[in-house]
Amino acid sequence: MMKTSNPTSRDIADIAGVSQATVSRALRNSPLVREETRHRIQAIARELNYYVNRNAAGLRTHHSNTLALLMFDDSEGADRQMNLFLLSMLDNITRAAARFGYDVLVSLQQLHDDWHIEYQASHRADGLILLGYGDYVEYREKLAALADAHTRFMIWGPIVKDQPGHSFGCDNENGGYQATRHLTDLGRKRIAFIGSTSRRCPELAARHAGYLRALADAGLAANEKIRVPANNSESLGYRAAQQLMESGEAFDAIFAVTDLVAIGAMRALQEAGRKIPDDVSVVGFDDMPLAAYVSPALTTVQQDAEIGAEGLVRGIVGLIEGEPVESGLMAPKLIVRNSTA
Amino acid sequence: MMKTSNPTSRDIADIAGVSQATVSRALRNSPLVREETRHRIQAIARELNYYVNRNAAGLRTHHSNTLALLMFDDSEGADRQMNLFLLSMLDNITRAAARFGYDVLVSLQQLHDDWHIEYQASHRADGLILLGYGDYVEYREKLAALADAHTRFMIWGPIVKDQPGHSFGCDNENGGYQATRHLTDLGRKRIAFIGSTSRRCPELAARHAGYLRALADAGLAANEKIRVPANNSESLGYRAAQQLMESGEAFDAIFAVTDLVAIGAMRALQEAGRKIPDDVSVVGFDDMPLAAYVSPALTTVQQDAEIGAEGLVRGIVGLIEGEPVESGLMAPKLIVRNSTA
DNA sequence: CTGAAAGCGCTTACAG
DNA sequence: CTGAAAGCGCTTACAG
Repeated sequence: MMKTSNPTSRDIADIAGVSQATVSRALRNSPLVREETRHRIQAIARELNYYVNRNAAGLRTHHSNTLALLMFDDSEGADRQMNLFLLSMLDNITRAAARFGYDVLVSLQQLHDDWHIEYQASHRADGLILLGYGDYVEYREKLAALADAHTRFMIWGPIVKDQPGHSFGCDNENGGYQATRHLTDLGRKRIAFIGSTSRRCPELAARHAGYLRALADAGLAANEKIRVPANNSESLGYRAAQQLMESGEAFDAIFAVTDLVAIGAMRALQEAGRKIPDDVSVVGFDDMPLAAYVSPALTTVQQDAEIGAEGLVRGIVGLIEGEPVESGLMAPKLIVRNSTA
Repeated sequence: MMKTSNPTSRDIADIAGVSQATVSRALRNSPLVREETRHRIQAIARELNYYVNRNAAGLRTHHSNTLALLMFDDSEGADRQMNLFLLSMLDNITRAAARFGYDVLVSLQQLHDDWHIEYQASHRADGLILLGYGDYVEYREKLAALADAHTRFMIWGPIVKDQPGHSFGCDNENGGYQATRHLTDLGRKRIAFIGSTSRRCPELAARHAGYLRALADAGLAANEKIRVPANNSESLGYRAAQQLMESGEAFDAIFAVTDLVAIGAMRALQEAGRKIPDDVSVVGFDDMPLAAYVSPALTTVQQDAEIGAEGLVRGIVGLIEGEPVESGLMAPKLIVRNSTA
């Protein structure tokens, strides 16, 4: 007489000749249960391929041991490449969460969407991680609503004054500084900046701020004529570099706000016969896989996704477990390659 | 007197002056509830920010409305790039699952691991999707164990005879054929093959089989001297192309088993002064983002992650809902760029 | 060290 | 169209 449905703790109790409560304790390794009993129960559970019903356990304990990862991605088409870093974050977040004993539920959304933030309210997750590039300032209300609902969440991004919740991110200002400082150390004097500096993209604006600080440190004046805005795409980088050349303004280096922009700019420079790095040194930002393979290989600023993921997961687990949590930043790292050699 | 904890269906019932059962029905849009009552209850739920406790609902219904995505990735270091396609699959699987009303739980594993396949037994997921490259033949026992436990799962990959469970994948043989046929159509006669043909990599072996069929169709004999094995990495592609040149054997085209291998091979060819595509035409496989940006841009075979994801999700949802499900294959698509122009 | 009992918050036959 | 009731499978105070 075989049971076809999954075994329950009661089935195990019957076989072991103990109460269901004792089975529950034994499976959770409670020291209250005599060691021999515990081992016997665990052996039976293994043999029956028993696994605790997470719905039942979660209903009792109000814990799901699950994190919800909300990925915001507003990019489209060719710009989809930008996802690479975020996808690498996902990978590392999942691994870090596993170390802390949490599963990860993934949800892809757009910032202007409704956000599906009921994960915690519906007890599907114990906390949220918000991952994406973009301007949370515009979405402060939504963050505030999250906080009002006592939702635990960590935001990937900069530390923004008065922003509800906790965050962990990359020190983009420092990264912009390192990139530009590398160029001034090489003796470059006319360093162009290609990229958006809008406050809608706080990450990118911070990179520009670092650029300005490095120029100042080197005693160089920022020249607005060699700053060209560009959003994160290869084609916009290409166009921006063309504009730069057409302007007639001299420049001997470019700091591009992302690798994609840098790669587009390099293509324009090479088509125009400018030698990289001899005539123009180029630095990007991101260290996407592509960066090492373009020719010349691109010097860039790397954000370590493993450290970023660890920071976010440690933060949200701390919030869940009621420990004090501080927002944090990690330092990015300059990777020197041939585009500035 | 405010309640601080989350509202329950009973709270709503009290406010609405109905029974808790009626609340439950109204929230599930049951036609049994009078329309006016339904609207009133739903309005209260919205106002209270009420969301059904998924643990409680799942405990009752035995459905989690969640899919577990097990990603197997044994690659490391520089080869991590190979993940791009799999990560793109993840992205598309999540979107497809959302369309079907399912959440996605992500778990990263290694094939030689223990696999954490208790997702269904623990009622955390209603079914699994297994995603990765690699040889499931070696893991047939694990698949059989899954099937024995009545676990519902879909495997990303080829249709393998006698393999337990259902699968959906790319027709790699067809892709290898298209790539090679493109080269023979261009009049190339000495088409080298770079890549593993081991049965440990059934996907890659199928590409080689397609290569052989296209040669046969063109009346060309396969020349073993211009077949060089290489696993999926840029550096191995580089070395393989060097070997090919050192062999002294003539060749006017290369079909590389993946884009990474092709890109490495192109680097070796260019360093040796061979012109692409004039001296040697090169075709890859994958259409990784990189492929469009290397120079010359790489002709390659594209697997559409959106179609793949849809196939997997449709399959697993069918299995969950007890519908008949067949394994399937999707046709890849040749993308012609300058490396064969 | 163990058991009997309550209860987590739903869904759904059953009865009206 | 609605309600009273049972029960999904756990965890954990309480009592011994």
